[in-house]
Amino acid sequence: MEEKEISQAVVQRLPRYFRYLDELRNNGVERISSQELSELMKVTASQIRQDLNNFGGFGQQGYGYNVDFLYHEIGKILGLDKKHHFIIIGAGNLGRALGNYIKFERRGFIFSGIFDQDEKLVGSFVRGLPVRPMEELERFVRENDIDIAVLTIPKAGAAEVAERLVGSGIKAIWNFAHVDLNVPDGIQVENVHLSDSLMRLSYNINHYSQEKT
Amino acid sequence: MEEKEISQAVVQRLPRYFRYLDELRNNGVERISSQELSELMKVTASQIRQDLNNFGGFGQQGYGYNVDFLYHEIGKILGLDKKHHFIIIGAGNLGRALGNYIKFERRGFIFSGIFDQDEKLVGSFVRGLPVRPMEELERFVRENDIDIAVLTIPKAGAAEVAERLVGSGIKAIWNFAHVDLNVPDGIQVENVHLSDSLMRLSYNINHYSQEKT
DNA sequence: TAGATTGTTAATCGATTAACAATC
DNA sequence: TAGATTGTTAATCGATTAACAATC
Repeated sequence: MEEKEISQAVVQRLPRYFRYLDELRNNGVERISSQELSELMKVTASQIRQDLNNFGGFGQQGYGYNVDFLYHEIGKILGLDKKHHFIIIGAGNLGRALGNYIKFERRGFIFSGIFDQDEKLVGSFVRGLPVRPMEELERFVRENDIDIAVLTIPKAGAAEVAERLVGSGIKAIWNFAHVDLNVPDGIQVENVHLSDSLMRLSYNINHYSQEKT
Repeated sequence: MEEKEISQAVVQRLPRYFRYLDELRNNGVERISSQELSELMKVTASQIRQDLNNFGGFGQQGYGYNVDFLYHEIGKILGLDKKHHFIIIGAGNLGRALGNYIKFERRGFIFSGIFDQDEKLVGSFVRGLPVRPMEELERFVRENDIDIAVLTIPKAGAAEVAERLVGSGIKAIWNFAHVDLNVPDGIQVENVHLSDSLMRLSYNINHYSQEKT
């Protein structure tokens, strides 16, 4: 499918370029050089040019890059020109918060369903959608062309649910459970381990903070 | 303050070691070799030994590592033996979800306050704590020895709030706003850009998913 | 055209892996 | 002691930065 393997270090940075270009564009900036963008983003101009040239020559010598054009190109590279349907497994606080997050829709991510094993939650609504019982999971995924499952359940149940999702043909899992999932090749997993993130913050506080006098 | 600069690549991995050691320990495993751990975590044994030796010799030749001892040592390195008080700025869905997240307490992160600029939210409660108006921010941070501010507000207000936090002597910001913050050296920032994460997932779906036949 | 800035090759830097002597 | 496995040095690999020819 792909001509060249792009390193995940580059993929990691793409959304950040997208974010800055969106901002520039909203501010009516028409063109930008790698030098100017590098100052804004605090990275090297070299890195910007290298990163972009993984996907093609989007700039023009002597001119720089057209902001709007580059914005749309990166959007396409990220697959944001396509719609992605997602469901949320786990209607707890975090699951409901993500379901209510309307900004995802603007990037083509469509909130299509939410599930929970707790009978007391089943039937309640999150942004207009009913919380469904876990028994309906496989069928729902198949019949509604779901691409992404958002896992906001305790780690104990995560492995089993992941397996069921893979069995129903899900393409990707956005994993908020505090455990690493084991899925077959070709199924994409993106982890958001919040407590790992908080621990890193703790490390940096304890090792790099200026002591107050 | 520090003897040696530890690369952020290593810091990034520390919480994951901590997570696996916790698991092993809960399963009653007493000792483990870098080889065994490497198979479990799917990294090289070399990397594990290199990473750990940044902080000292925790193992013993011919034996391996004592799980419980290593767990506690990494905990100390991460600063989890100390208490950290945090406040949440932004009592929307995400802010409230994080406030209700009791697991953080187990690692020494104490939910100490929550703020919002919306008058309608002020006075409502999140896990027993009242939502406070933004005017009280600086004073509260100073008087309650707050280390960490969790930013769950729209990007428009983020820069201003960050500045106020820095002015009140906050040590660290856990940033969920979709914008990069500009803070002085010595103030730690850990970003959780959820939409960036979702876009990476989208990229990988579109570039690496097995096509279904 | 001359000046600016890209696209791309080459050089450097840092992180990962391999290897092995030290040692429990 | 012999076997196992660490701690650590050396080799490799990949990512970042610098440099510059191509070209708008």
